[in-house]
Order: sequence, then structure tokens, then C-alpha cells
Amino acid sequence: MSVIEIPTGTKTLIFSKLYYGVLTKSLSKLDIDRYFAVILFLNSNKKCCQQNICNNLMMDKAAMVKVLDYLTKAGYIHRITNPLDRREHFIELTIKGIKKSKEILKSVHEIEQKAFLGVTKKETLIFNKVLHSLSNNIKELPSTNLFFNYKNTKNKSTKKNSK
Amino acid sequence: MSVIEIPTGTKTLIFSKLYYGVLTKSLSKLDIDRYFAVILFLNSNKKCCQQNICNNLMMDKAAMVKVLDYLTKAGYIHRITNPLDRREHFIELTIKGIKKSKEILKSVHEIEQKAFLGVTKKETLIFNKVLHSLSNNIKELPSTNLFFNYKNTKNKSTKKNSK
DNA sequence: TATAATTAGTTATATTTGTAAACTATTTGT
DNA sequence: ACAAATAGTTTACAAATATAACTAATTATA
Repeated sequence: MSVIEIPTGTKTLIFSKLYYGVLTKSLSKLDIDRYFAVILFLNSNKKCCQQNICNNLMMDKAAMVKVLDYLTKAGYIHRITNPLDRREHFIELTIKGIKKSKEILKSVHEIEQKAFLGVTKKETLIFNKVLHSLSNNIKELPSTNLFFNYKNTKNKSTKKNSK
Repeated sequence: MSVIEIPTGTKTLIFSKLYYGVLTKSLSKLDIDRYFAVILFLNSNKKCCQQNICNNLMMDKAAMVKVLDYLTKAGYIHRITNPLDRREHFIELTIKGIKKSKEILKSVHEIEQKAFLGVTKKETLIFNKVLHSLSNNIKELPSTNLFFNYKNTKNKSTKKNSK
């Protein structure tokens, strides 16, 4: 077994930093300069509420408020109160948001293509499969709850004595 | 070709968030609560200067100063001025730092083992190879220079009129 | 060899993000 | 009806990120 010099989590973090740098550059013509992944998520997930986005993109719900304020101000999204549960706000892309999401998707596709250059189809499949497994496996391990509000509603009993 | 719903860079970012949550939890007995990857890097790279760490872990040199201040204060490292180039500071682990790096490495190994559960050796190899390729490929693409000082010393001319 | 440019690291500042807690409004459970 | 839970917001603070200006030392060059 090889000696781990840089933890896998660090390697993936480094890659994501590089990736976001390239994506931001590639989309510098847009009038927003971050949260592209949120736009893409909304593009493929209609009628989802804030907690939904938080759970899927691993972001804190308090941070999400600011993200959505930013995107609302830029005219990409709007909040719609769910009439069936008025606590929830559905987040929807505006016409502009939908239009821009196509551009974002185009950039992402281009970057993905260039990133996976020299990687075979089979290797790509395995890479994605393993990345998925890693995330699933690691989710099961004890963690500082850090930055999200993932349903841990099963053990209600411990809630009370959380200082 | 499959539709990309979540960019690879986002998926890896999510994984690294999960990973760091688990690592932080697992090392909560230590008297530091972050920058474990820097310690590990120093453990396997002797006599490296700050810029060196920055380039390898993709961190900004100004941020690195604070990181190293934190680790110095905690007694994990010290800075040693390179006598052959007195601008450079070699960063070395202290005895304590070396001792603690073993604990960190142990935690990392355990987490890696659990993360790669159900993933074959061959798949693991491919995963690492692809991740490496992705990072290399993406490094070649135009990017907002974001958070690091990777040699872009080729275009000296534009330096002056940078407001 | 003087001086200009570059480099390593530091300091300072502003912005953004992460974390936690308290809070409102609403819904659910009893 | 009342307690508990949930979605989202606000606030406050710590940490991370981005920039730029700065010092000191080194390298290039004219």
C-alpha cells in the first residue's frame, strides 16, 4: 500500500479550487461571479426549497440565505412561498436565470471535456463511480456537523441536551 | 454522453467538505483543529519554504503566513531562514510536530480505508490516476489566478498597469 | 557597480464564507 | 390547545479569500 502524502480530501479540494478558477474565468462575461453550481442545480431541480439545495450542495442554510439574496438581486431567481407549507420557499430560476444557466452549462461542458482529456470513457465511469462511493462512505462516519443541516432527525432524544 | 447536473469540481468540493468534517472530528483530541494537510505535507517534505507549500496545496501566500503563525503558536513548526537565500524561510516540524503528524497520518489512513470501502484496488488506482490527470489538465486552462501565486511570470509587461 | 526588476515573506484591509445561536412564522404531534 | 419540530432569517463572530502595498534580499542588466 502506498504512503498517503496528501489526503484524498485535500487532493479533491485542490482540484475543485482549480476547477472553480477556470469556471469563473470562463464565465467572467456574466453579471454574477459565483454560485454557478446553485444555478445549475436549480436548472435540473424544479420546485426545490432552500434546505433541499443545502443538503445537496452541502451548504449551511444561513449561508444559503445570502447566496439566494445575491442571486435574487442579480435577477436569476425568485422565492415562491409554498402554499401547502408556507414555511417553505420554492426557489425558481427566472427567465433570465434559465437563459444564463444554458451558458453556464455550456462552459461546464467545455471544461469537463478539457479536464477529462486523455481519460478513457471507462476510466471516467470508474472515477465517477468511486467518487460517489467515497462520498457515500464518508457520510456514514462521525463528523463535526460542520456547515450543514443534514437530517439527523432520527435521534431526536439527543437534541435537548445540545447546549 | 450523460447530462452534467453537478460539475465535477462541485462534486469534489462536496466530498472534501465531508472528508474534512470527518478528519476534524477524528482529530478533535489534538490541540489544533485545522491545517492537518499542511502538517502532513511538511512531514513528507523537509526543508521546504512557504511558497513551496503554497504551490503544492494551492493556498495564497498571505493566507499561509497566518496558517504558519497558528502552527508556530501551537508549537508544531518553526521557521528557519535559509542562509543561502535569506528571503526564504524553511518550515520545519518541531519534535512535537513530528509526533503529532504520526497521529494525523494514522487518522488519515483510517479514514481513507473507510472511504474506499467496497472500492477495488484497481478502481482506486484508476481513481487516483484520473484525479491527477484532471488536475493537470485543468491547470493548463485560463483561470482567474485566485488564491495562489503560481508562476505566471511570463507576461511581465502587464504588471505595471494593473490598477 | 549602480539600479532596476524579481522574489519570499509580511502586513493590512475588505469581502466572503462558515458556524452558532437566537429568532419568527408555520406546521405537526399529542 | 399546547409543545415540539421545521424552514427560513437575522445577528454576531471567526475564518478564509483576494488584493495590494510593503520590507528585505537576490538577480539581472546596462
